[in-house]
Amino acid sequence: MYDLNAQQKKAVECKNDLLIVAGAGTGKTKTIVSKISYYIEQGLLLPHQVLATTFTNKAAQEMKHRIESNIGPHASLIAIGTFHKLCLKIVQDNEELLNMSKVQVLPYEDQLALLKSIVRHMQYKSLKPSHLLEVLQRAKEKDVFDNLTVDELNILDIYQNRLKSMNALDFADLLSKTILLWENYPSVLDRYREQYKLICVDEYQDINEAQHRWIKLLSCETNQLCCVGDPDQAIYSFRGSDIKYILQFNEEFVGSEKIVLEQNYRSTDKIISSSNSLIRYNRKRIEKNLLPSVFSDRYVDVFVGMNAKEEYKGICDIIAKDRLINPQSTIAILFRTASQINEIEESLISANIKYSIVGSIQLLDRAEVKDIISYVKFLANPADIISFSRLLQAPKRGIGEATMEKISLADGSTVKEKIINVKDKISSASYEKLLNLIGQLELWAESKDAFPLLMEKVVNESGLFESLDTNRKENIMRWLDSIGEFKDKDEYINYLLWSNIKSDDDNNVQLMTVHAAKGLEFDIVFLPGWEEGVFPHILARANIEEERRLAYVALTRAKSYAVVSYVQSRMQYGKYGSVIPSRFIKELGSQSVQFKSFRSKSMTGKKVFHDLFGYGIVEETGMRHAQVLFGNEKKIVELSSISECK
DNA sequence: GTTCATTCCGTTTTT
DNA sequence: CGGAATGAAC
Repeated sequence: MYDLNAQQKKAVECKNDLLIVAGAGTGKTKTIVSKISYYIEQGLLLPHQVLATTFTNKAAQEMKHRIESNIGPHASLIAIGTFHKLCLKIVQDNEELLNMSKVQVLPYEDQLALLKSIVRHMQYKSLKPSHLLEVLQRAKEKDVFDNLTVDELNILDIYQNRLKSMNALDFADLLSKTILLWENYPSVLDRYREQYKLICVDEYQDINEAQHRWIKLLSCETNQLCCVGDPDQAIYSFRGSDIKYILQFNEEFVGSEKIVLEQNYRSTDKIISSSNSLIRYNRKRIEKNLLPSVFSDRYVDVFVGMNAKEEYKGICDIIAKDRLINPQSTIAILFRTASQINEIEESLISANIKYSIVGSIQLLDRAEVKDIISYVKFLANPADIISFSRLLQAPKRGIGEATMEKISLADGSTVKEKIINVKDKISSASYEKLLNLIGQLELWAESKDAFPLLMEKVVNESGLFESLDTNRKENIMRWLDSIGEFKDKDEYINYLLWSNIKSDDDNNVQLMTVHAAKGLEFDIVFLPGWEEGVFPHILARANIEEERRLAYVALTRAKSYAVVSYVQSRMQYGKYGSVIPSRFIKELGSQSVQFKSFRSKSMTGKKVFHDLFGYGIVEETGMRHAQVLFGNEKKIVELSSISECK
């Protein structure tokens, strides 16, 4: 039966509500996939009676593929997706009841742009939009507005109204609208309850209040719930996720069972042993131990470098060496923060190592690409004033913020209507320019050209291309190349919304944040920047246990080799500052870890400093330790405990 | 109203 | 250091 171990098999066959506590690499996805496939193959359920939520769209895709390879093409009838995507479908199917039409989702950048324009106009200048957005989103997710200030409530009100006039929902609305629908229309809820006989929830440790309510509403006597998660991998509390839901599962769902998967099939014993050692430092946790199935002589390496340049070069050297021996191995470099990712690019380029950046960064985040995308969005939706205000500035047309603000405050649903209604309040020259532009946009919107060809025209005829420098022109060309496969603008917009950028080549070194690496695995994983303040991050002081879980997630991504590194001096804000190694390094234990230095030269004869013993001269250097003469006293100390002096 | 130069200021994670 | 806000000059 799908080649499962005893515990996994028990989970697959279980007919009650079930919580699977699945440690990293214990075959969590395999178990869900097997369970769904088993129910369908046994004729116990039809594909459309199964609903499965995943954490990312990528995970949904993967799950779909794997079920398909078990049961064949009718797997496509299973409802698999993120909460947000499933909710969007439900909202769209019930638009009349919710008093909406042609609903669209407002992506993050547009939410921010909208807030910015509200804040500026309302003279709440002291409030920072990005911070404000976070506060509002969190309040909406938790459905608790008590601790918002009067100003914030005021802004939220305007924000919601503006969303409504655009027929748009933000991410939090998707869930709350669905909950609203189910709570107000029990007959609708009953329909969903009857349809979905098996409900699977992946990454249950990272659900929030709204998602919890959603699950509670949908689950009932006549259907079966199967939740999978690992409390040690909860890393999204900043988004309102709460570990308490997984901890209380069995009390909450009466008659439910629990199965714990501890047998790890992913990583070597050395990686498992240091991961176990690390996570044991958390106090709030269910005792659980990963058991290795792969044994190896290769230790987890902890490297120290003098500075970031040496660290990144050291990483590149190791990669280059490995590429000669194992050209097929998958390699990732995982960072605590997204901004660290760009720092290593230079080293990778000069070492001639191909890489891909995974996440929302890259081409789509470049300003000029966002500009051209705002044209696409506006062509698809003439009421999209946010896209309009962006494309109005690309290229510059001599119409600025003041005019734009008047337009956005005017009556009318489409931008054209607004412009016509604001005619008297703006200069006649601006008015004429605006109408011309709208006219041109309408022509493009009605054009019968294929989408890529149309966009090429837009790029040229709008004057956008001409206004850019060479570098930016290249990015636009790359973007045009990338849209070749799309039939029309709607298909492309849909793609933008739901697909994480596919890494173009699995053989490239993958660069991403630890958060983005959740659920993935690689043969070799590099973890740079393990320093106090960076990882654990200085702003996460109050939540060290979550940072430690994050470190645990990072380490357990590695199959055969993990390299942790830190530096003695790191540049921040244009200045070098000295650095303390991350507490997580010593928490890896010493049993499965080797301490090394990126410095190729031996330290013999060098003057060094030790925290306890002070200054000394190195007499001999080993792999992990050095013999140092402190005054008259010879001591053996760990390489990581000494630093070289100039 | 727009553009360019100068000053200021902050450290995170994302469907 | 680098992005965002501010202010001065067309």
